[in-house]
Amino acid sequence: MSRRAATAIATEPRLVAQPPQEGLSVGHLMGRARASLLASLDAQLEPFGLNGMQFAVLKHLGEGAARTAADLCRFMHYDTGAMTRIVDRLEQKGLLRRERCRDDRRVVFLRIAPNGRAQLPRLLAVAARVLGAHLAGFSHAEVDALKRYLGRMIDNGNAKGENQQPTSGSRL
Amino acid sequence: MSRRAATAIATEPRLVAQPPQEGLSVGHLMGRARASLLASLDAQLEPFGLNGMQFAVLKHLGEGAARTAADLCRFMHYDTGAMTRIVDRLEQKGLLRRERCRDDRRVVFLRIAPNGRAQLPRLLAVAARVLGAHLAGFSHAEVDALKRYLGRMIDNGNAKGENQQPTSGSRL
DNA sequence: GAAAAATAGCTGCCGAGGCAGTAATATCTG
DNA sequence: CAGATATTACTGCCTCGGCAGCTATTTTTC
Repeated sequence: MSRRAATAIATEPRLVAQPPQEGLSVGHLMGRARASLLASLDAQLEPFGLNGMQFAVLKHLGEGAARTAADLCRFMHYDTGAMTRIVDRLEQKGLLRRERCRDDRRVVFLRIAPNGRAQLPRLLAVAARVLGAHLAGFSHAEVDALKRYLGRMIDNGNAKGENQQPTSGSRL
Repeated sequence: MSRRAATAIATEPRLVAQPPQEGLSVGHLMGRARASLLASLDAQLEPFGLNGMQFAVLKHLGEGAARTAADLCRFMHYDTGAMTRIVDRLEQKGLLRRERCRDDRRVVFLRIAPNGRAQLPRLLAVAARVLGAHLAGFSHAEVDALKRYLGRMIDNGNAKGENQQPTSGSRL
């Protein structure tokens, strides 16, 4: 009594329906590639008790690319509220310290703690491995081309998209 | 921590010896490009009372690319719980209807409603415009190259990343 | 110098996605 | 056929990012 009609349709993996136009497949592919990268990074960072964002913050602080939460938010295009919470976590873990600036009492400097600095090389190696795995088979020129394409899309979005924000043009 | 890492890394074409400033910039750029695309799409779709995901579901149903929620989830790599909620919204708006399958009573077919089908051309035009704006200045070959790069990254992630899932390889 | 605007950091709230667990149904296995 | 397994859809729960609002402080403007 089990009709196969429905299941045949349901399990048919080939739904060849991309003749008219690709639709948003570029966006779809970007989403999936990014998700895969992020999932791998989170999985590989899990033994260290960190996730991708926490690692990124630690990395920027360790490299001196940013000194405050506001710096990090501008640099990473990240929400300030979320950043506060990430810094909370990293401080709880003893990987960084908050230190109020004496010249401008609004500012809180973020200093990577010795503990964090000691772990940084390992974390960077993990991140490099994850990125390398996803870029396996890419030539240097191809990676470069990919970056330029993405950069152009971002610039296009900043220029034409109605996402007009006071975030001065392209930075990366 | 040098030899072991080095040999492990050496198994695949290596090129990650980038200066510290680069780091995960590919991931960063993908995140920003995707966010820009999504924000534009959401903004342009807002007058229709839809967001990007809702539109995507409607689009796939309208094109016959999927007939059930499970199909949509497989095709879009989306969570089933989230899909249920999106379908709820679209049904509330009268853009699609749920219809229980009689052959397999687990299945609920999703049928785009006349109202939804009528709006679809406009929605597709909006999406095409948003994508086109972000790809302004791209040649066809460049768009193609970008898609291939992203596809390769996804394949690499499925192959090597510890994200091993029964989601059969590349589909797009 | 005082009011106004800007900036830094923080908190509460909300929406959305991922995950686990559930009920109903279907399929596979012995 | 009976039990184990799988699948579909759905539901809470959790986490996280975005947003609005707040305080404290600094800078700008008049």
